[in-house]
Amino acid sequence: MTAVRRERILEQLRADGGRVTTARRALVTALLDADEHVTADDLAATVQAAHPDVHRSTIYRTLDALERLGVVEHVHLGHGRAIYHLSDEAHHHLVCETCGFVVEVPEQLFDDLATQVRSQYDFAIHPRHFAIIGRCGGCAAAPATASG
Amino acid sequence: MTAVRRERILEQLRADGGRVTTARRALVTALLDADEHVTADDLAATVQAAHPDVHRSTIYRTLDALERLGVVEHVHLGHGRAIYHLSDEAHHHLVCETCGFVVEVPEQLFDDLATQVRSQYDFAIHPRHFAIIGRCGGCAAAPATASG
DNA sequence: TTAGCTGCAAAAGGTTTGCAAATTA
DNA sequence: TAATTTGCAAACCTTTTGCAGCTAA
Repeated sequence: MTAVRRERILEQLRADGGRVTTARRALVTALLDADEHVTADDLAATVQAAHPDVHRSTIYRTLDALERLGVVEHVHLGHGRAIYHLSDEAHHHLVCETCGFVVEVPEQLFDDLATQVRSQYDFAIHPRHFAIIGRCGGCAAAPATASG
Repeated sequence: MTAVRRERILEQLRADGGRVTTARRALVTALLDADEHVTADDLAATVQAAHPDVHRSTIYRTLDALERLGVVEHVHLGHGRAIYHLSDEAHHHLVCETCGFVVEVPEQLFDDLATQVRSQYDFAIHPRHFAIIGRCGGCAAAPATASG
């Protein structure tokens, strides 16, 4: 079934006038196989395990192409680092500022907030693009250190 | 009145065992005079207008010291860029992904969300540290471009 | 006097870009 | 064939760091 999704994505690239190359095939495969929260670096490592010549810049350019097609999204978790995932796995990220643990929460949790913001501020939030920082239960007693 | 606030902040530095220097005085003044949403670069420019020798690294180190004292906070707006503001002006930031316009909203808007997240996920959100991305009313019709 | 700051230069970390060669459709 | 991608190297941007000299308390 992953194979079908993979072909569908590659076909989207072609339909957009793009080419399907070894590097792109490998990246799409890596995205489909990935756990959540993969960085560009993680993806590069996965791709390079099978295709050592694929350069990081190709990873970034392909991710950019896929993002323009709406296939993937990236989210900033802290500092400069971003994570990438398929758009259909959309959710929000809560990141513990102490231990870095990432909690995924459903989008609907933001529905009320989104409604209020839309009516009061004429602003349509799309809050997936940044993580929400806070403290997980386990760290609630410990002092904060890393945040970004 | 700004002068009083300035002295109070400088005194906090002293109380912490720190020194009050020309660079630090100038930076605190710049923070107090600043509009919202100043970057480290903006602050450096303001400080350097009066004190050309003050180096960017000093700006960062002083901002860091002030942040450890709880006097300022920084928020990530996109890409690597962060903005700084005084802690007592705490609020959330909605950033339009199309035009970059920043809307400030009160913290209380997040109260319900925070309550839900705490009870359902045992996670205490502190959502000021990242901006919320979306689309402002004016750009609602236009296609998205810049996001970060 | 001495702990704490400073400017400088250099590096780090993640991402982007110019280019000529290679490849896809 | 013509347009698109690629690898490489170098650049970019913001932030951090090591260090020796300077300075506030």
